[in-house]
Amino acid sequence: MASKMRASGAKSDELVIEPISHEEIPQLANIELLFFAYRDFTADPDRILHGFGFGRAHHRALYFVNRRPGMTVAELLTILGITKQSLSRVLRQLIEAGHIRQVEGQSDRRQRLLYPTRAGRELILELSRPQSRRIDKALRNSGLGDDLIISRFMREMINPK
Amino acid sequence: MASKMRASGAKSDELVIEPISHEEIPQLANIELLFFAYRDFTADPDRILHGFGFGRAHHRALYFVNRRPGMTVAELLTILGITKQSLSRVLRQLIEAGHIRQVEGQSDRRQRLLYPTRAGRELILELSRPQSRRIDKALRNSGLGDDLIISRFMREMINPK
DNA sequence: AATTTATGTCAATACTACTGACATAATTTG
DNA sequence: CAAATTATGTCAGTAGTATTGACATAAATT
Repeated sequence: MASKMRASGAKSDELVIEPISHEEIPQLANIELLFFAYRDFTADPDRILHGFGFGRAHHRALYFVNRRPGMTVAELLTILGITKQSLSRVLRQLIEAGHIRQVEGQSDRRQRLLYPTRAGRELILELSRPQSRRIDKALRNSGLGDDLIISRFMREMINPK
Repeated sequence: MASKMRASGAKSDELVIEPISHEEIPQLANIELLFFAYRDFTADPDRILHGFGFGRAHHRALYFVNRRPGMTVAELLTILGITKQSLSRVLRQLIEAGHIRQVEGQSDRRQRLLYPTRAGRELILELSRPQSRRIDKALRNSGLGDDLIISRFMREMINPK
């Protein structure tokens, strides 16, 4: 009985010597590749941001404001999926640094529409450049050219809605 | 002269109304897709981890110990790319929770070789399952099956060495 | 015997997030 | 119009993950 438990691995404090295998975890290699790919993908802008005293949160906020100039604070909160308390410091710093400006809504004067300044536009272009280049190069080196295979795959990785 | 500056966008505090374009940022769509894909990819294990009082750092540490049982603390630090002070709390908690155990090195008794317990193995399998399923499903739905296209692309996204 | 290595700890700091409570102004609703 | 709701913002407290710097111990190497 004791040996049966041992054989079936019932003892949860027992050491495991064998590495995880592709049998136990399908797509093991791809899980790992995605981890490292995303890590290196974000490392380039992270370095640039650090020089401005900014972090990744500033990048994301600035990105979406450049993506859709004139969006409201509420829209930005929704797309970032964070609370307004979390956004507040980041947004304040981006405004103080002159990368974003708030404009009172014309139809609804409670709204503070978010616009990038010329400086904010230039910063997001600088942050995006190494990411564009990395993807471009990876597409070329893996023989995909300007195929949409990767785009289709990544769209399928994202939760519906 | 002033109008020339305005036309060329020299005033860095000037508002920008136009969204960023694919002309300014090649691979714009793919940059965004990768952001959302990775976000959803990590959200599933994050939920499970939260139930254990763990975070993403615990996931990464536990993953690599399961990937290579018997690795040293120094090796884990290198692969995670963090400082030992950062790892210490995470590692202590994983050990206290009974997911990892340290074994004195046989050849070098200074080393504390890291092994997953049966419980630690089961946890990493549970965390990896939704990630496997997501990749599997995305490969199928994008018509890639078990092609290695994605693996090749992601390998090219990673920094050499 | 002296130095280096592997590991660990203490303290202070930073960034990004969270919850809860509250405030103000503007819009909408009854 | 008065009351309720909405959009935004702030204050306070907490958590998780990271950092740097300093120091400690035991074991291995020189």
